[in-house]
Amino acid sequence: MDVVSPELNSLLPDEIMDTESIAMEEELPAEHLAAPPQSEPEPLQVPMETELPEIVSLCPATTSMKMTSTDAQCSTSSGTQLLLAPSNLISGTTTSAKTTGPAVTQNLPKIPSVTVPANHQLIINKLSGTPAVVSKSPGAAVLKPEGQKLLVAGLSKTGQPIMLALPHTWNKPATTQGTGDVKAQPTQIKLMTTVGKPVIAVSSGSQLMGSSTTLQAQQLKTLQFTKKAAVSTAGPMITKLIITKALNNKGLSSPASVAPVVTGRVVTQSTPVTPPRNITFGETISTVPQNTSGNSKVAISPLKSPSKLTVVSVASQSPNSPQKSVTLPLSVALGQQILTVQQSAATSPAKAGTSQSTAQTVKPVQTVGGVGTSQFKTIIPLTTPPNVQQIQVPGSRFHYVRLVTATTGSSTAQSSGSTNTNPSIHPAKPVMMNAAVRMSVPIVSAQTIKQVVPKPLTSAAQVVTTSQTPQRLIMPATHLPQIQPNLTSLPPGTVLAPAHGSGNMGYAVLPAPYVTQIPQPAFVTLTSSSTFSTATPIQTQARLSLNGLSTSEAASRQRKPCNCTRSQCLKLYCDCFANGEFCNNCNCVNCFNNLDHESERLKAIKACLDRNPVAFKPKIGKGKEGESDRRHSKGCNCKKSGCLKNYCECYEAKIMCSSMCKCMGCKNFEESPERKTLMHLADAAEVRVLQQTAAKTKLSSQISDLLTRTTPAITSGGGKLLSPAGRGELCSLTQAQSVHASWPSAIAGFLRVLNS
DNA sequence: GAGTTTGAAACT
DNA sequence: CAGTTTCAAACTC
Repeated sequence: MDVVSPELNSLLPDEIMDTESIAMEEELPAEHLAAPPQSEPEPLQVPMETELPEIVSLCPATTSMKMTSTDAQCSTSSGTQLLLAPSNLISGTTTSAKTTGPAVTQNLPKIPSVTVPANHQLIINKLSGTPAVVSKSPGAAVLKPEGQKLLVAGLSKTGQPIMLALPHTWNKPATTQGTGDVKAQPTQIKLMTTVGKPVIAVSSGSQLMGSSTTLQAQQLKTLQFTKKAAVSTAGPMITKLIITKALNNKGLSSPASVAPVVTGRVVTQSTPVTPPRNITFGETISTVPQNTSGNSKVAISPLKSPSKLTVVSVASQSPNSPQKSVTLPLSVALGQQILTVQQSAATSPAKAGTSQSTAQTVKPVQTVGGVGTSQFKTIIPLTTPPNVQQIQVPGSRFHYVRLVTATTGSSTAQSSGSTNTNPSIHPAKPVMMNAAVRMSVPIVSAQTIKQVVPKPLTSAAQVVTTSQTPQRLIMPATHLPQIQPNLTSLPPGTVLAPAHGSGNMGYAVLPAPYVTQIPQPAFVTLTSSSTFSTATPIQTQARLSLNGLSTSEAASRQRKPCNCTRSQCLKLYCDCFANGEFCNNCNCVNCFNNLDHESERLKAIKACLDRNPVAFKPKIGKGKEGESDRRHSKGCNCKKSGCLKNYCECYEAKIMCSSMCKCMGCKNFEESPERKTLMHLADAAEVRVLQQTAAKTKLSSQISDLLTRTTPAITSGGGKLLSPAGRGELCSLTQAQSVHASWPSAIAGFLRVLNS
């Protein structure tokens, strides 16, 4: 199954401008860039408050890029394409590009108007360590409205096109092309170079302000160059490109992190030779490393946008073949669906340094916010291993990884030899990439990918091997046919690996843990290569924690260890197994739920599926309109607990029992006084916990501060120099913790009273 | 921490 | 499908 249907692919522009030229511009002195190459009136920087939609074309007018007159997009040889469909909700986008005039480049003659609100700024950040977002080689970033979408296409040296698609709701200003107004509307694009990676940040509104502030604080260099491009149908367009270079990389992780959730899917594919790219759309900052030669397209649909998801096929294409993007209906309640498909060559070095910005190192997480809305399989790129894709299966909260064999189409992007000191952007060469993505299926939910400490793989089938960190899929491809038919029922994290020599046809089913067990470097690459900060604070926090901790640690902390003794952790009794995860840091005995017992595990999975085809599907389905509609798929069968204890799966899931349940003496219904009381107690306990946590944090900081100030004394005094106040807080904390610990028993006592 | 209770999963 | 057994988590002491 293809991620993007041919029809959808046809929608994508055939050509994408190469952004390398932009990169060159970055390095140029700011004043250098500031001067518009041409005598045309210098475009004004678009005020943030302006709502004029603008089309930004980074494609140099002089470039020889092939461009179809009808196709607004510029294609690059092997670029990454980023499609962004910003919504008003994307506060994080600071797209500054604004065109006050008919800002359509030659390449975008038919672009009617750009609906990008003036207050949105597109920020492209480049980390110094990594290839510039805009490479020196001729390249171009193009913001163009496609239909009602604004597409920003950029190519790095490696030829990764970047496209941004704006939501239909963004109406281009009347002043845009077609009007032929003498006054051209300048479009501004901020390219920020940070120490780490190239980043494209799209934020909107106030967040833009915040990001700007951050940048200023960081002593960003701002390079502005105005490019004048003749619009076939409209008057001259002036595009103003601002490239800012941050002296430090803090900007990336800066406050911008407040950015709103970006909904969309990201499909990235890197060519074998190209280094993994990092794409992050975060609430605060989105980064898209464009240096990678592979093609990557990212589609982000704004929350407020008409629930549309833009899916871009990564498939390589013949030079003339147009790249295609499709906008699909997407429910984005919470927002964010990210479809990421990345294919990187084994030789492509995983890029470290992703940790520079925590936001960027977020593990690729796919969250299908929508409840009951159409959902799609999420494909998460495995950075290092070529042809490895993680797939979110519909109805399954598990992650699947599929290895895809990329077609042999030449994808190497070539940087044009032309050197540009001129702000003008050079056209990128046509990209030839073969699409490796085949699956686009609605999914119920997505889960974050956990990384587990890799275990040595002994299986004969080694699917993926990367130069830096070999990744191996353990399952024999031959086992796949048995399970694959029921893909949706596969256990979480099942990995689909192509059989040797079978190209894309073979699949191996592996548990999610296999994915997570990919060596750390690979994980880093993965996260860095394509990360979207899906905007929810929780997710952001999760990412941060991941950054702070080893992935294995983070994963292990997310789940309670099992204590299985007799099931070998190969039955659904085991929560780890039931969740499609490998046991990690568990207390189980004789555990077979690991890579050392692949065959047994597979058999067990198959047996479970034989008994229950949906055994690995989440029991708690998502309701139509939020949690209130969540219900247990099977219902509980409680008899003695009154469905008010965690024995009850409904209660445990914090949902009410439904008609599906066959419970006796159920008290877990809306009007149940017992339930209400219990909920109140639980809420109170939760609040208490939060307060205590906050207090603990505060105390810790105080202690730390105190230690810092009293280091000498502490060294000699054995750390007993806490001030009375400090000791008092510690005492209070201890007491609070004690109280907290007593809550469960208190609630239990209350329940006993109720029951009596 | 040991023992009990509970209900889902597995089995017949 | 119903009844029974197994199992591990939840719970109690």
